Amino acid sequence: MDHPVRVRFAPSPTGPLHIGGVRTALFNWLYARHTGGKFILRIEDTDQARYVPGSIELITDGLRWLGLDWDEGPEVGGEYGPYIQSERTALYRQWADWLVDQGKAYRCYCTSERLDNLRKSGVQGYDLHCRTLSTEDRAAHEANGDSYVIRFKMPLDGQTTVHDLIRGDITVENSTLTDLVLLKSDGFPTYHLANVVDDHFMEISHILRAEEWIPTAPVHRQLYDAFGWEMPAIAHLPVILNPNGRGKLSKRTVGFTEDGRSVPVRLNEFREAGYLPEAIVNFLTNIGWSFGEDREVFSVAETIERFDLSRINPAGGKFPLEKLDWLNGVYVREMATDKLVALLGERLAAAGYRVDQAKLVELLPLIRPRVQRLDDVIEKAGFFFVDAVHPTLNDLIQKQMDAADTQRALQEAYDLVAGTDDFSAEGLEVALRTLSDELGLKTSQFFGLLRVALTAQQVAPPLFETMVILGREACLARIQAAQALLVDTPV
RNA sequence: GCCCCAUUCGUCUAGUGGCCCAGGACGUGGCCCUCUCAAGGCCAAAACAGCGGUUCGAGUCCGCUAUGGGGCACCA
Repeated sequence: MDHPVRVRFAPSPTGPLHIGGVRTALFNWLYARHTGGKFILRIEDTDQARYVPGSIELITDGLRWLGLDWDEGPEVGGEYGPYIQSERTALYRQWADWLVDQGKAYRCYCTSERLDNLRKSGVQGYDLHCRTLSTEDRAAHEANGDSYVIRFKMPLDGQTTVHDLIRGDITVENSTLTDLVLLKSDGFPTYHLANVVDDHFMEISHILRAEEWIPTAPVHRQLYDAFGWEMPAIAHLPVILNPNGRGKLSKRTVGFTEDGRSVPVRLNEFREAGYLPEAIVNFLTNIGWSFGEDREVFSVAETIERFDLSRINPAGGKFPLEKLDWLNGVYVREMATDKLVALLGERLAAAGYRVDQAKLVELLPLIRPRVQRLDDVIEKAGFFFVDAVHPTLNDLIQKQMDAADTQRALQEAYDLVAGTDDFSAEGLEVALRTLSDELGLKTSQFFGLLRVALTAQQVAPPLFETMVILGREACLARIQAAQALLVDTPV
């Protein structure tokens, strides 16, 4: 039992990685890195019907983006390859045939129509029809060239127990197990066969997979026993549930929170929404596992040092999206300036803004605590990178003010901004506060109308710093534009 | 329907029989700061699903019930 640790993540190439799969990959990776073992990526593409071209690239790109590197697998190779199941079909066939030769499996000639009818009549599993075929009937089918599948002979009585590293023993009555298909009529293996054969020949030491696989664990135990192979240690990770409490998130295309907000499910959706890989990793680590010491925020290095199976919580949980938002904000606040500038610059550029890098560096302190997801930069700083803004009259005119008051205040502000010698945040603040008093306005009114004039937003970063970064000319132009708006619009 | 897994604040979790009239975090509410919004600081409300056992003692062990989830394919 003291094999070197070799764990694997074995997704099917049916599209982009979903967040549940990412969490499974992450835990496997953490376990490998913690133990100094190997993390293997294996592609389980045995269902030709569900194969989506390009999926493998999507999966590898996603893992790399998160920083989950694999020691063996597609693109990196390894001694146990190939790591794509469709390239290993001869192996599966060989071992399926071996089981038939040993009398532990059999050819089943049942048509899909017969199987459908069986299911419709309420039969669970397979009715063992071909298990008990006479030698003559079998020969007849062969002579006829009938297509067949290979089914496993499940024990009819007794019990099967599998030890789960985080749940303890799981025991089922063998009578509830069925003669599952190992090799399909198209010559491809089913998940069960391919998985067991590969885990054995790739010398996988620990299987860490999602909870939804628990029912197949006893089935796989039987398969290992039939082959006479040692079964890897196994642990089933809790599933991540949809926040609205209906079903697991992993399988859904869209999840929803209680207030109806849609929850991203695929990894690329998180990426597009402006979540950082570091935040996603930290976040996912906190679902079903906890760092301890009452800590919620920790680095990957710290996690690797501490990660172990004994701290895994067996209960499934809902996806706490709000916590991800918060955590992403934490990482945004801690990120190195040049890196953050690059990321935010990309977002702005993608949204069509002409980004001035130097200006972005300058204004970063203003928006950093206000950005949670990278996309927020557009709302917080977009107005810095346009030639003109377009406030509405309604936003411009503050509470308890009319157009004439507003016009006068703007004119005074214009004169001040145009004439002041001290165009610094401190200087502007002192001068504008004084002016606000002289005009008999509350600062919330005066600063509010200036904010709208300069940014076309009611909510924006601090006013005076904003003015400095905007520059005197831009400020004057925008104040003038606001004045023009007041004149041009009939009251 | 059958089988399996789980069950601590709204949510993610700590808790491995006495340190728990249950700790942290997100979220929520209040206060402070304040030119708006954040960030930050302080404070507050908020949970051991229920019932039986075992034990001197149970959130922690056992059973039943309830609830949630998963699985019952020539899909993984």
